[in-house]
Amino acid sequence: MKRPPSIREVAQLAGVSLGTASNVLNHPERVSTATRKKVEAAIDELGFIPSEAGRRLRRVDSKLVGVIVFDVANPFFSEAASAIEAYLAQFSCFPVIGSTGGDPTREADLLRLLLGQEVRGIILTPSSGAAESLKLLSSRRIPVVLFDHPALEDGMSAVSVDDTRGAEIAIEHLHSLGHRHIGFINGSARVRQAQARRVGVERSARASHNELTLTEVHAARFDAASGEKAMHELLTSHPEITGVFCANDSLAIGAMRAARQRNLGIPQDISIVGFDDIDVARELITPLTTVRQPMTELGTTAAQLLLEQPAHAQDIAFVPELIVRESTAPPRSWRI
Amino acid sequence: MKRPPSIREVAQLAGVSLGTASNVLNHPERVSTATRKKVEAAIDELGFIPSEAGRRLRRVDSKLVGVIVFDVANPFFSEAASAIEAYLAQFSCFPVIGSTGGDPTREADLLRLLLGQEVRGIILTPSSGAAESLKLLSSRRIPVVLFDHPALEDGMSAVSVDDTRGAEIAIEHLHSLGHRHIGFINGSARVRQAQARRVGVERSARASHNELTLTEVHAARFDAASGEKAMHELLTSHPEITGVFCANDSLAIGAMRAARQRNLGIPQDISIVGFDDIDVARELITPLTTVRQPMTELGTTAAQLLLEQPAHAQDIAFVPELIVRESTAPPRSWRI
DNA sequence: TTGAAAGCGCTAACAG
DNA sequence: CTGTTAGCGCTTTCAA
Repeated sequence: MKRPPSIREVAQLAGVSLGTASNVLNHPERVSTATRKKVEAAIDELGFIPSEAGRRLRRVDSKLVGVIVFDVANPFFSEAASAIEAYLAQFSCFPVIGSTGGDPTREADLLRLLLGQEVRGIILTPSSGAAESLKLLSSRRIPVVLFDHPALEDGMSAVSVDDTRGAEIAIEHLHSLGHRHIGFINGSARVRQAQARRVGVERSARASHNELTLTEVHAARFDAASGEKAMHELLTSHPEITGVFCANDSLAIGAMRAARQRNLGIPQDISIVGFDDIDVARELITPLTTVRQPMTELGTTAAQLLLEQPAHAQDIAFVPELIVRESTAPPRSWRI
Repeated sequence: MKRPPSIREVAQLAGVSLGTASNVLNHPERVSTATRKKVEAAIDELGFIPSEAGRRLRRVDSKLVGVIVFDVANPFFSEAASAIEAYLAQFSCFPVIGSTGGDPTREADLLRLLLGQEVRGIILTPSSGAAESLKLLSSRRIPVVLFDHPALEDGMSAVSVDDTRGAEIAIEHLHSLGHRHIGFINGSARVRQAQARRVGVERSARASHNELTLTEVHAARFDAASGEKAMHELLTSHPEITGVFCANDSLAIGAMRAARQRNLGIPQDISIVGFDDIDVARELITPLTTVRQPMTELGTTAAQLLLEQPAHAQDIAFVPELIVRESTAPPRSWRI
C-alpha cells in the first residue's frame, strides 16, 4: 500500500511551510487568499486527505463513535443503528460497531479495543454482568450513553423504553377487549427486558381486580421458532386462553404460526400482541398489534446525547405506544 | 477528557525504558520474564491501552474496515453486515459503517472520510454513478472489495450473487409448476440488480419455447407498500396471471397482502416467489418460496478477501438457490 | 501573514 | 536483553 501524500508534500508543492498548509485546513482565515489558493491547488493535485491518526495524536476529537449492541442483525438494533449512523453522518462521524451476543467477557474485550481506537465516545447496551466494563469506562472519563438500558449510578446518560409500562398497556389492551385468560410468552428470565416486562404484566393483572388469569411461559430465544414452540405449549396446557402477549415481535410471529397450525383464526379465535413494532410487523398477512418501541428516536437521541454531552447526565425513558392492528379483537364469548 | 496513560508512563512506573515497554507489547520474546512481569504490572495498574493512532502513524495495519452500503436498515445488508462484523472480530477488527442511500455524491464523501480514518480497506456496494469514487480508490491503492456487485475492470475483488440466474430459476420454478401467465414485479429499472433480474426473466421466457406470457411492472421502491400497489395493478390489468415473481422479499410480502385483499388464496389461486430469503420469509403465515441470496457467506467472504488480499483479484459470484416453501403450487387448471 | 520548531504515542533500528 | 533515538502526520505555539 503506497504511502498517501502528507501535508508536508502539499506544503512543498505549494511552496509554503508546513504550518501554513495546516492553517489552510484548520484556520483558513489566517491565510491570505493567494497562498490559500496555491495550497488548495496542491491539495487537489496530490489528492491529499488529512490523516485522522496524526490529527488525533494532537488530541483533536475523534470522528469515531463506538456502538456496542447485543446483535446487529436483530431488527431492533439494526433500525436503531441506522438512526445512529444517520445522525452521526451530519457531523462527519461514523459508528464503529461490535456485537456482544450478551457475553460480558466479549463486551469487555470490545470496549478495550474501542478505547484503543480512541473513539470519541461509546453507545453501549450493557449486558447483565457489565459492572467490570463500566468501571473501566468511568476510570477513563470517556463519554458513554447506555442504550436500551436505564441509567445506573455512575452519571452516564441513558436512553431506554419503559418496558414495564409497555407490557402493562399490552395486557390492558387485551383486558379491555374482554380477554380474561391471557398467555404471556416471555424471553429468558435472565435478561433485564424480560424481567421488566414481567413486572408490567403483573401490575396489570393486579389492576384488573383479579379478573385476569395469566400464564407465563419462557421461550428459549427471542425468535420465531421459540415463539412457535412456546405457543404450542401454552395452548396445550391452557386451552382456555384467548389472548397472548409476546415479549417481542419475532416471538409473536412464531405464535401466529402455531395458532394457524392449530386452525385457530387470528383474531377470531385468539388475539396476539407483540412488542417492538419492527418493520415487518405491519406487513404480515395479519398485521400485528404491538407495543411500539421508537427505535429511530432511541438511536438518534443516544447519538445526540453522546455528541452534545449535556452538563448533567440524562436518563431518558421513552414511553411505548400501543399500535392496534388486526391481530387483536374481542374473544368469541364477547361477540354477539 | 483526561489524557489516557501513555507507554512512557508505563515505562517510568516499571522502571524500564520506553523501548522495552514497547517490546513487551510487540515482541515479548525479546524481554526477560522478570522485566516483562514488571511492565505488565505497570500496564495493569495504570489501565494502559495502546493508542491505535500512535501505532498507525508507524504504518501498522489499521484495525478498522470501512463498510459502505446502500442502507444499513435493509435486512439484506444488515444480515451481511452482521457476518462481516463477526468475521472481522476474529482479528480484533471493526466495521466502520456508512450508508449512501444510493447517492453517488454521498458515496464519494463517505469514501474520503473513511480514507482519512486510514481504514485497512473498504467493502463497498458501489452506486451506479460511482466511477469517480472508484478512481479515488485505485489511485490510493487501498484494498477494496466490491459487495453485491460484479467485478469491474480495475482489478478489485468482488463478491456478488448471480442475479440473472436467480431470476431465471424463479421463473423456471413457476413454469415447471404449470404456470403460463406470469407477472414480474421488479424494482426501479435504474438499479443494476433490477436490470440483471429482468435479463434472467427474459432468458427463462425464451427457454420456455414461448409457453410463457410475462408481464413486468416496476415498483417505486423495494418495499412492501410498493409491492402491494404493483400487485393490484398487475391483477387488475392481467387477471389471467396465476404466478408472480417479485424482485425481493419485501415486494413479495406486499404482493401477498394485495392477493389476500382480493380474497385470492396463496398458493391456491396465485403463487408468489420472492428474492433474498430474509429471515422473516420463512416466518410468514404462508412461508415464502424465494430465491436465496447467501447473505452470511457474502459478508464473510467479502471480509475474508479484504483481510487476506489474495495475489490476484477474485470475482466471486455465489449461485442463488431456490427455497421452495408454501407460497407456490400448480395453478388450479393443472389440478385434478 | 508566514515560517520554524516542538511534541502528541508509538515502533523499529541500532547500540550497548 | 535493554536503552537510546529518529520519525510517522499533524496542530500549535512562538518568532519573524
